[in-house]
Amino acid sequence: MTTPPRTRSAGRRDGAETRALVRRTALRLFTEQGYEATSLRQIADELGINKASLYYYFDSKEAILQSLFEERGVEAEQLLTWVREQAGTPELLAAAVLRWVDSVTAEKLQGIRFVNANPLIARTLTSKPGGDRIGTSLDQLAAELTTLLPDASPQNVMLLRMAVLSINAAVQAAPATGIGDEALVGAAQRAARALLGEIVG
Amino acid sequence: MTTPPRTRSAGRRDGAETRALVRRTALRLFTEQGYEATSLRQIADELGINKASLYYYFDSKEAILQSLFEERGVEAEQLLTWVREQAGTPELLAAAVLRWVDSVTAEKLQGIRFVNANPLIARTLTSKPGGDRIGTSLDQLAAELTTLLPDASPQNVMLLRMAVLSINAAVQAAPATGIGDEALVGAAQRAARALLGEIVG
DNA sequence: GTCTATACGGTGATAGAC
DNA sequence: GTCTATCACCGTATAGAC
Repeated sequence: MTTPPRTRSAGRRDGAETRALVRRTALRLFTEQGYEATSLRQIADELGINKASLYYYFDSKEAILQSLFEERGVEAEQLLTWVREQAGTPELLAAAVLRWVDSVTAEKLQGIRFVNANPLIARTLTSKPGGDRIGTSLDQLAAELTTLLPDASPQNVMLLRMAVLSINAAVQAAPATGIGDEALVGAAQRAARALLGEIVG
Repeated sequence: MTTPPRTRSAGRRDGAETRALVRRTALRLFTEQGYEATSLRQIADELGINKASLYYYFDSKEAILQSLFEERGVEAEQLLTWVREQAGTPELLAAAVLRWVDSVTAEKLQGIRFVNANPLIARTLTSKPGGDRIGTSLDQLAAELTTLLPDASPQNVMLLRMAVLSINAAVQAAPATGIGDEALVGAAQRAARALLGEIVG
Protein backbone atom coordinates (compact mmCIF):
# COMPACT_ATOMS: atom_id res chain seq x y z
CA MET A 1 0.00 0.00 0.00
CA THR A 2 2.94 2.27 0.26
CA THR A 3 3.80 1.44 -3.32
CA PRO A 4 2.80 4.12 -5.82
CA PRO A 5 0.46 3.05 -8.61
CA ARG A 6 2.16 1.64 -11.67
CA THR A 7 0.72 3.54 -14.59
CA ARG A 8 3.18 2.77 -17.31
CA SER A 9 3.12 -0.83 -18.48
CA ALA A 10 6.82 -1.07 -19.30
CA GLY A 11 8.25 2.09 -17.82
CA ARG A 12 12.00 2.27 -17.66
CA ARG A 13 12.38 4.03 -14.33
CA ASP A 14 10.36 1.93 -11.91
CA GLY A 15 8.29 3.90 -9.44
CA ALA A 16 9.27 1.88 -6.40
CA GLU A 17 12.90 2.33 -7.31
CA THR A 18 12.65 6.09 -7.43
CA ARG A 19 10.75 6.05 -4.19
CA ALA A 20 13.59 4.15 -2.55
CA LEU A 21 16.01 6.66 -4.00
CA VAL A 22 14.05 9.51 -2.47
CA ARG A 23 14.15 7.82 0.89
CA ARG A 24 17.87 7.22 0.75
CA THR A 25 18.59 10.82 -0.20
CA ALA A 26 16.25 12.16 2.46
CA LEU A 27 17.82 9.91 5.08
CA ARG A 28 21.25 11.25 4.24
CA LEU A 29 20.26 14.91 4.21
CA PHE A 30 18.13 14.61 7.34
CA THR A 31 21.13 13.08 9.07
CA GLU A 32 23.61 15.66 7.87
CA GLN A 33 21.52 18.78 8.37
CA GLY A 34 18.50 17.78 10.38
CA TYR A 35 14.89 17.32 9.31
CA GLU A 36 13.75 20.91 9.67
CA ALA A 37 16.82 22.36 8.01
CA THR A 38 16.36 20.18 4.95
CA SER A 39 13.96 21.44 2.31
CA LEU A 40 12.12 19.41 -0.29
CA ARG A 41 13.74 21.54 -2.93
CA GLN A 42 17.13 20.35 -1.77
CA ILE A 43 16.11 16.71 -1.88
CA ALA A 44 14.68 17.13 -5.35
CA ASP A 45 17.77 18.94 -6.57
CA GLU A 46 20.07 16.16 -5.42
CA LEU A 47 17.90 13.65 -7.19
CA GLY A 48 17.82 15.75 -10.32
CA ILE A 49 14.04 15.90 -10.36
CA ASN A 50 11.50 18.63 -9.79
CA LYS A 51 10.29 19.49 -6.35
CA ALA A 52 6.68 18.82 -7.27
CA SER A 53 7.55 15.33 -8.46
CA LEU A 54 8.23 14.30 -4.91
CA TYR A 55 4.53 14.54 -4.23
CA TYR A 56 3.93 11.71 -6.63
CA TYR A 57 5.80 9.39 -4.26
CA PHE A 58 4.97 10.91 -0.91
CA ASP A 59 1.98 12.83 0.31
CA SER A 60 4.06 15.25 2.35
CA LYS A 61 7.45 15.91 3.82
CA GLU A 62 6.35 14.28 7.03
CA ALA A 63 5.33 11.18 5.08
CA ILE A 64 8.94 10.78 3.96
CA LEU A 65 10.06 11.07 7.54
CA GLN A 66 7.49 8.57 8.67
CA SER A 67 8.56 6.01 6.10
CA LEU A 68 12.11 6.23 7.42
CA PHE A 69 10.93 5.42 10.91
CA GLU A 70 8.76 2.54 9.77
CA GLU A 71 11.71 0.86 8.15
CA ARG A 72 13.67 0.75 11.36
CA GLY A 73 10.90 0.01 13.80
CA VAL A 74 10.59 -3.65 12.97
CA GLU A 75 13.92 -4.74 14.38
CA ALA A 76 13.30 -3.33 17.83
CA GLU A 77 9.88 -4.92 17.90
CA GLN A 78 11.34 -8.29 16.98
CA LEU A 79 13.79 -8.12 19.84
CA LEU A 80 11.01 -7.19 22.19
CA THR A 81 9.01 -10.22 21.07
CA TRP A 82 12.02 -12.45 21.57
CA VAL A 83 12.62 -11.15 25.07
CA ARG A 84 9.03 -11.83 26.04
CA GLU A 85 9.35 -15.40 24.84
CA GLN A 86 12.34 -16.10 27.06
CA ALA A 87 12.26 -17.21 30.66
CA GLY A 88 12.68 -14.25 32.95
CA THR A 89 15.98 -15.29 34.41
CA PRO A 90 18.63 -12.79 35.45
CA GLU A 91 20.84 -14.05 32.64
CA LEU A 92 18.32 -12.75 30.14
CA LEU A 93 19.36 -9.23 31.05
CA ALA A 94 22.83 -9.35 29.58
CA ALA A 95 21.73 -11.66 26.79
CA ALA A 96 19.06 -9.27 25.56
CA VAL A 97 21.23 -6.18 25.74
CA LEU A 98 24.11 -7.83 23.94
CA ARG A 99 21.75 -9.31 21.39
CA TRP A 100 20.56 -5.80 20.63
CA VAL A 101 24.03 -4.33 20.39
CA ASP A 102 25.37 -7.24 18.37
CA SER A 103 22.55 -6.95 15.88
CA VAL A 104 23.86 -3.62 14.70
CA THR A 105 25.27 -3.86 11.23
CA ALA A 106 27.05 -1.14 9.34
CA GLU A 107 23.84 -0.55 7.45
CA LYS A 108 21.76 -0.07 10.55
CA LEU A 109 24.24 2.51 11.74
CA GLN A 110 22.72 4.87 9.19
CA GLY A 111 19.45 4.70 11.01
CA ILE A 112 21.08 5.29 14.36
CA ARG A 113 22.96 8.29 13.05
CA PHE A 114 19.69 9.64 11.75
CA VAL A 115 17.94 9.24 15.08
CA ASN A 116 20.90 10.73 16.89
CA ALA A 117 20.90 13.73 14.61
CA ASN A 118 17.17 14.30 15.11
CA PRO A 119 16.46 13.42 18.72
CA LEU A 120 13.38 15.59 18.98
CA ILE A 121 11.78 14.58 15.74
CA ALA A 122 10.58 11.23 17.02
CA ARG A 123 8.15 12.96 19.32
CA THR A 124 6.52 14.66 16.36
CA LEU A 125 5.41 11.28 15.06
CA THR A 126 4.67 9.60 18.37
CA SER A 127 1.07 10.73 18.33
CA LYS A 128 0.42 9.77 14.73
CA PRO A 129 -0.41 6.22 13.66
CA GLY A 130 2.65 4.09 13.09
CA GLY A 131 4.80 6.81 14.60
CA ASP A 132 8.07 6.26 16.37
CA ARG A 133 8.08 2.49 16.74
CA ILE A 134 11.80 2.33 17.46
CA GLY A 135 11.73 4.57 20.48
CA THR A 136 8.62 3.11 22.03
CA SER A 137 9.84 -0.43 21.47
CA LEU A 138 13.17 0.32 23.08
CA ASP A 139 11.40 1.96 25.97
CA GLN A 140 9.27 -1.13 26.43
CA LEU A 141 12.33 -3.32 26.14
CA ALA A 142 14.11 -1.36 28.85
CA ALA A 143 11.02 -1.49 31.02
CA GLU A 144 10.77 -5.24 30.52
CA LEU A 145 14.40 -5.76 31.40
CA THR A 146 14.13 -3.54 34.44
CA THR A 147 12.01 -6.18 36.12
CA LEU A 148 14.96 -8.55 35.89
CA LEU A 149 17.28 -6.27 37.81
CA PRO A 150 18.33 -7.71 41.18
CA ASP A 151 18.46 -4.16 42.53
CA ALA A 152 16.20 -1.83 40.58
CA SER A 153 17.56 1.37 42.05
CA PRO A 154 17.13 4.49 39.92
CA GLN A 155 20.82 4.52 39.06
CA ASN A 156 20.78 0.88 38.03
CA VAL A 157 17.77 1.49 35.84
CA MET A 158 19.71 4.33 34.25
CA LEU A 159 22.79 2.19 33.70
CA LEU A 160 20.67 -0.49 32.09
CA ARG A 161 19.19 2.01 29.68
CA MET A 162 22.64 3.39 28.95
CA ALA A 163 23.80 -0.12 28.14
CA VAL A 164 20.95 -0.54 25.67
CA LEU A 165 21.76 2.83 24.14
CA SER A 166 25.50 2.26 24.07
CA ILE A 167 25.46 2.15 20.28
CA ASN A 168 23.88 5.56 20.19
CA ALA A 169 26.48 6.83 22.61
CA ALA A 170 29.22 5.33 20.49
CA VAL A 171 27.89 7.04 17.38
CA GLN A 172 27.78 10.28 19.31
CA ALA A 173 31.40 9.90 20.38
CA ALA A 174 32.69 8.68 17.05
CA PRO A 175 33.12 11.92 15.09
CA ALA A 176 36.66 13.31 15.06
CA THR A 177 38.07 9.86 15.79
CA GLY A 178 37.87 8.62 12.24
CA ILE A 179 37.00 5.19 13.53
CA GLY A 180 35.57 2.55 11.26
CA ASP A 181 32.08 1.14 11.60
CA GLU A 182 33.21 -2.28 12.75
CA ALA A 183 35.45 -0.95 15.48
CA LEU A 184 32.68 1.42 16.52
CA VAL A 185 30.26 -1.43 17.05
CA GLY A 186 32.97 -3.32 18.90
CA ALA A 187 33.51 -0.40 21.24
CA ALA A 188 29.77 -0.20 21.85
CA GLN A 189 29.73 -3.88 22.76
CA ARG A 190 32.56 -3.44 25.22
CA ALA A 191 30.83 -0.42 26.71
CA ALA A 192 27.59 -2.34 27.12
CA ARG A 193 29.40 -5.17 28.86
CA ALA A 194 31.18 -2.76 31.17
CA LEU A 195 27.93 -1.03 32.09
CA LEU A 196 26.19 -4.32 32.72
CA GLY A 197 29.08 -5.34 34.93
CA GLU A 198 28.69 -2.14 36.89
CA ILE A 199 25.06 -3.01 37.57
CA VAL A 200 25.58 -6.50 38.92
CA GLY A 201 28.62 -5.25 40.80
CA MET B 1 30.19 44.63 24.92
CA THR B 2 27.34 42.23 24.82
CA THR B 3 25.37 44.56 27.08
CA PRO B 4 22.76 46.62 25.29
CA PRO B 5 23.04 50.39 25.59
CA ARG B 6 21.27 51.89 28.56
CA THR B 7 19.27 54.75 27.19
CA ARG B 8 16.91 55.41 30.04
CA SER B 9 18.64 56.88 33.09
CA ALA B 10 16.46 55.17 35.67
CA GLY B 11 14.45 52.62 33.72
CA ARG B 12 12.44 50.15 35.75
CA ARG B 13 12.96 47.08 33.64
CA ASP B 14 16.73 46.83 33.29
CA GLY B 15 17.96 45.97 29.82
CA ALA B 16 20.44 43.36 30.93
CA GLU B 17 17.75 41.69 32.96
CA THR B 18 15.40 41.38 30.03
CA ARG B 19 18.25 40.13 27.93
CA ALA B 20 18.90 37.37 30.42
CA LEU B 21 15.22 36.56 30.38
CA VAL B 22 15.27 36.21 26.63
CA ARG B 23 18.19 33.86 26.86
CA ARG B 24 16.56 31.69 29.46
CA THR B 25 13.34 31.42 27.50
CA ALA B 26 15.20 30.68 24.29
CA LEU B 27 17.28 28.03 26.01
CA ARG B 28 14.18 26.29 27.22
CA LEU B 29 12.33 26.40 23.91
CA PHE B 30 15.38 25.43 21.89
CA THR B 31 15.77 22.44 24.18
CA GLU B 32 12.14 21.39 24.04
CA GLN B 33 11.50 21.89 20.35
CA GLY B 34 14.86 22.42 18.71
CA TYR B 35 16.45 25.59 17.37
CA GLU B 36 14.94 25.53 13.89
CA ALA B 37 11.48 24.61 15.09
CA THR B 38 11.40 27.54 17.49
CA SER B 39 10.35 30.88 16.05
CA LEU B 40 11.16 34.31 17.38
CA ARG B 41 7.44 34.95 17.59
CA GLN B 42 7.11 32.09 20.03
CA ILE B 43 9.91 33.39 22.21
CA ALA B 44 8.43 36.85 22.21
CA ASP B 45 4.97 35.54 23.04
CA GLU B 46 6.21 33.63 26.05
CA LEU B 47 7.96 36.73 27.27
CA GLY B 48 4.89 38.86 26.69
CA ILE B 49 6.74 41.26 24.42
CA ASN B 50 6.62 42.00 20.74
CA LYS B 51 8.60 40.03 18.23
CA ALA B 52 10.42 43.09 16.98
CA SER B 53 11.54 43.98 20.48
CA LEU B 54 13.86 41.02 20.51
CA TYR B 55 16.02 42.80 18.01
CA TYR B 56 16.79 45.44 20.56
CA TYR B 57 18.63 42.82 22.62
CA PHE B 58 20.01 40.58 19.92
CA ASP B 59 21.05 41.25 16.36
CA SER B 60 19.56 38.04 15.05
CA LYS B 61 18.17 34.69 16.01
CA GLU B 62 21.60 33.17 15.57
CA ALA B 63 23.02 35.76 17.95
CA ILE B 64 20.77 34.39 20.67
CA LEU B 65 22.01 30.90 19.93
CA GLN B 66 25.59 32.05 19.98
CA SER B 67 25.22 33.71 23.36
CA LEU B 68 23.96 30.42 24.77
CA PHE B 69 27.07 28.63 23.59
CA GLU B 70 29.41 31.30 24.91
CA GLU B 71 27.98 30.92 28.36
CA ARG B 72 28.86 27.25 28.55
CA GLY B 73 32.18 27.25 26.73
CA VAL B 74 34.24 28.56 29.60
CA GLU B 75 34.00 25.52 31.84
CA ALA B 76 35.33 23.10 29.27
CA GLU B 77 38.20 25.45 28.53
CA GLN B 78 39.06 25.71 32.19
CA LEU B 79 39.27 21.95 32.48
CA LEU B 80 41.46 21.82 29.41
CA THR B 81 43.82 24.35 30.95
CA TRP B 82 43.93 22.36 34.17
CA VAL B 83 44.77 19.15 32.35
CA ARG B 84 47.63 20.80 30.52
CA GLU B 85 49.08 22.00 33.79
CA GLN B 86 49.21 18.52 35.25
CA ALA B 87 51.99 16.03 34.83
CA GLY B 88 51.13 13.59 32.06
CA THR B 89 50.91 10.52 34.23
CA PRO B 90 48.51 7.67 33.50
CA GLU B 91 46.57 8.58 36.62
CA LEU B 92 45.64 11.89 35.08
CA LEU B 93 43.36 10.05 32.68
CA ALA B 94 40.79 8.96 35.21
CA ALA B 95 41.28 12.09 37.27
CA ALA B 96 40.44 14.41 34.38
CA VAL B 97 37.43 12.45 33.21
CA LEU B 98 35.97 12.20 36.67
CA ARG B 99 36.72 15.84 37.32
CA TRP B 100 34.66 16.69 34.28
CA VAL B 101 31.77 14.44 35.19
CA ASP B 102 31.79 15.51 38.81
CA SER B 103 31.68 19.17 37.85
CA VAL B 104 28.20 18.77 36.45
CA THR B 105 25.69 20.55 38.59
CA ALA B 106 21.95 20.49 38.19
CA GLU B 107 22.20 23.87 36.53
CA LYS B 108 24.72 22.76 33.96
CA LEU B 109 22.43 19.92 33.02
CA GLN B 110 20.27 22.48 31.24
CA GLY B 111 23.13 23.22 28.90
CA ILE B 112 23.77 19.55 28.26
CA ARG B 113 20.12 18.92 27.51
CA PHE B 114 20.22 21.81 25.08
CA VAL B 115 23.27 20.45 23.27
CA ASN B 116 21.79 16.96 23.23
CA ALA B 117 18.58 18.26 21.74
CA ASN B 118 20.45 20.18 19.03
CA PRO B 119 23.40 18.01 18.10
CA LEU B 120 23.79 19.47 14.63
CA ILE B 121 23.45 23.10 15.59
CA ALA B 122 26.95 23.36 17.02
CA ARG B 123 28.41 22.92 13.57
CA THR B 124 26.51 25.95 12.37
CA LEU B 125 28.53 28.12 14.71
CA THR B 126 31.84 26.32 14.48
CA SER B 127 33.00 28.45 11.59
CA LYS B 128 31.92 31.75 13.09
CA PRO B 129 34.04 33.60 15.66
CA GLY B 130 33.51 32.39 19.17
CA GLY B 131 31.47 29.49 17.84
CA ASP B 132 31.11 26.17 19.55
CA ARG B 133 33.69 26.43 22.29
CA ILE B 134 32.29 23.53 24.28
CA GLY B 135 32.55 20.98 21.53
CA THR B 136 36.00 21.99 20.36
CA SER B 137 37.31 22.16 23.90
CA LEU B 138 36.00 18.70 24.69
CA ASP B 139 37.51 17.42 21.48
CA GLN B 140 40.85 18.87 22.45
CA LEU B 141 40.49 17.44 25.91
CA ALA B 142 39.83 13.98 24.54
CA ALA B 143 42.76 14.32 22.17
CA GLU B 144 45.01 15.40 25.01
CA LEU B 145 43.94 12.47 27.17
CA THR B 146 44.38 10.04 24.32
CA THR B 147 48.13 10.49 24.55
CA LEU B 148 47.95 9.09 28.08
CA LEU B 149 46.37 5.85 27.00
CA PRO B 150 48.62 2.83 27.54
CA ASP B 151 47.05 1.25 24.49
CA ALA B 152 45.64 3.83 22.12
CA SER B 153 43.70 1.41 19.97
CA PRO B 154 40.73 2.87 18.09
CA GLN B 155 38.30 1.14 20.44
CA ASN B 156 40.07 2.45 23.50
CA VAL B 157 40.01 5.96 22.09
CA MET B 158 36.30 5.54 21.59
CA LEU B 159 35.74 4.27 25.11
CA LEU B 160 37.67 7.22 26.48
CA ARG B 161 35.47 9.63 24.57
CA MET B 162 32.38 7.78 25.71
CA ALA B 163 33.56 8.16 29.29
CA VAL B 164 33.92 11.90 28.83
CA LEU B 165 30.48 12.05 27.25
CA SER B 166 28.85 9.81 29.83
CA ILE B 167 26.80 12.71 31.15
CA ASN B 168 25.41 13.31 27.70
CA ALA B 169 24.59 9.63 27.40
CA ALA B 170 22.92 9.70 30.79
CA VAL B 171 20.77 12.67 29.78
CA GLN B 172 19.84 10.82 26.63
CA ALA B 173 18.80 7.75 28.60
CA ALA B 174 17.02 9.61 31.36
CA PRO B 175 13.62 10.38 29.80
CA ALA B 176 10.87 7.93 30.74
CA THR B 177 12.74 6.97 33.89
CA GLY B 178 11.65 9.96 35.91
CA ILE B 179 15.03 10.00 37.57
CA GLY B 180 16.19 13.02 39.54
CA ASP B 181 19.11 15.18 38.53
CA GLU B 182 21.34 14.06 41.37
CA ALA B 183 20.84 10.37 40.70
CA LEU B 184 21.37 11.04 37.03
CA VAL B 185 24.77 12.57 37.63
CA GLY B 186 25.59 9.71 39.96
CA ALA B 187 24.75 7.20 37.27
CA ALA B 188 26.94 9.09 34.82
CA GLN B 189 29.82 8.93 37.27
CA ARG B 190 29.44 5.21 37.71
CA ALA B 191 29.25 4.77 33.96
CA ALA B 192 32.42 6.81 33.45
CA ARG B 193 34.25 4.71 36.01
CA ALA B 194 33.08 1.48 34.42
CA LEU B 195 34.18 2.64 30.98
CA LEU B 196 37.57 3.74 32.27
CA GLY B 197 37.94 0.35 33.91
CA GLU B 198 37.21 -1.32 30.61
CA ILE B 199 40.06 0.62 29.02
CA VAL B 200 42.78 -0.26 31.47
CA GLY B 201 41.48 -3.80 31.55
C1' DG C 1 12.57 50.27 25.01
C1' DT C 2 8.48 48.83 22.91
C1' DC C 3 5.40 49.05 19.53
C1' DT C 4 2.97 48.78 14.40
C1' DA C 5 3.65 48.03 9.79
C1' DT C 6 5.94 46.02 6.26
C1' DA C 7 9.49 44.04 3.14
C1' DC C 8 11.32 39.89 1.38
C1' DG C 9 12.47 35.25 0.72
C1' DG C 10 11.75 30.48 1.23
C1' DT C 11 8.68 26.77 2.53
C1' DG C 12 5.33 23.01 1.89
C1' DA C 13 1.75 22.09 -1.03
C1' DT C 14 -1.79 22.05 -5.12
C1' DA C 15 -3.54 22.44 -9.98
C1' DG C 16 -3.13 21.14 -14.28
C1' DA C 17 -0.60 20.70 -18.94
C1' DC C 18 2.12 17.28 -21.25
C1' DG D 1 5.53 10.30 -14.14
C1' DT D 2 7.46 14.73 -14.64
C1' DC D 3 7.02 19.20 -15.43
C1' DT D 4 5.61 24.68 -14.94
C1' DA D 5 3.10 27.86 -12.55
C1' DT D 6 1.10 29.37 -8.66
C1' DC D 7 -0.67 29.43 -4.00
C1' DA D 8 -0.95 30.76 0.98
C1' DC D 9 1.75 30.95 4.74
C1' DC D 10 5.36 31.82 7.98
C1' DG D 11 9.99 32.85 8.82
C1' DT D 12 13.61 36.47 9.86
C1' DA D 13 14.56 41.03 9.65
C1' DT D 14 14.05 46.27 9.05
C1' DA D 15 12.00 51.09 9.29
C1' DG D 16 10.21 54.26 11.92
C1' DA D 17 6.57 56.27 15.17
C1' DC D 18 5.90 56.87 20.04
